Amino acid sequence: MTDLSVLAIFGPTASGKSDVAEAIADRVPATLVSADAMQVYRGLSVLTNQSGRETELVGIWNLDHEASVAEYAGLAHAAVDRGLARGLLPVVVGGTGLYLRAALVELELPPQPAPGVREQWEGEYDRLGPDAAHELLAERDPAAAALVHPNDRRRVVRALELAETGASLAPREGRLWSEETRHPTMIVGLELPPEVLDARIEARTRRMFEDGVEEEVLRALGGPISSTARTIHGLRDIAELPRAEALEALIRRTRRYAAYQRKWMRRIAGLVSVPADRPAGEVADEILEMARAGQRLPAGPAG
RNA sequence: GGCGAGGUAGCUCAGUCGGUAGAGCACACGGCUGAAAACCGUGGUGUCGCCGGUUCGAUUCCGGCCCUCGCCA
Repeated sequence: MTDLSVLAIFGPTASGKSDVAEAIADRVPATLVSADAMQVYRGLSVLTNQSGRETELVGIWNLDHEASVAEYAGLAHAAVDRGLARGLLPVVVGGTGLYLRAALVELELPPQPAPGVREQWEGEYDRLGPDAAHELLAERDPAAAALVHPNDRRRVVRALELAETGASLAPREGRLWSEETRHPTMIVGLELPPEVLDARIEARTRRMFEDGVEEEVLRALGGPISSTARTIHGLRDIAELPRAEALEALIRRTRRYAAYQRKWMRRIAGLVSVPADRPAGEVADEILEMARAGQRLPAGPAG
């Protein structure tokens, strides 16, 4: 037997995470939980690559909903615990590094800003300029100031709004991925040769257009849309560019995103790489074999 | 065939009154604690079309050639 109770599958976009997760669910009693900051939205299933299979935390919010890791984390913890209570293996399938982490550990995020406070500090930042705003932060919260670059408007503003309430952007202890997971967890990273991944991304993006992304995007843009949903790759390209250029732009964006996810793979403590350039069933078998062997790496700090 | 414009980084282009060159995008690497498909930082990757001439020195000036685009035949 093994002490493993949660399985997490990470990897770049188009690496076949969903297929592998579904193959695992075909083999053992499992519940699939998505860790993807964009698949949480309803109404762009083609553009955000939502699979047909029943997966928790996919399509849960309307496009006008402002997303936040903290809200996602609460829902993810509940979904994982619900699965465990029913005797199922929770399989957390992630594309978004921060969301995967949020699903697996306690984040202890500092509080949300009071209404209007963020806008006020954004105004201050713009009025003072990056350097003066950063100096102001250094006076109020030196530890936080040491962590953020003056040009990082988003984080300087966030640190200032927290300092005002007596909280701090600087973590009390530890850094990303250094804390224990909530449950014994095996984290698997799917690995593919770059050329194979590139080819898959291109093929999948072409298929999106055949599957009607353009109509889907126009429909989505017809209604209210939050600032977080607005950043979904391809939304603007498809709305503003001729088809051929939009296709090209979306392929390029998706490749860049895959590189960003590969960065996350390197940084996730205890992640076990598994070659994934083969049928999903084979990958699933290998992962389950590793899980049965109790080959779980500690969830502590990275080696 | 004639006239005109042009050939510089992976792409689009700037520049050097002669001292071997730099922006944006792309790419690579790093950071990230309630926006993460977001945000921020660092890095220039090059037969300056080819051959010759002038010169201490040519990507730059001169001559020839090749190629691309446009207009006219």
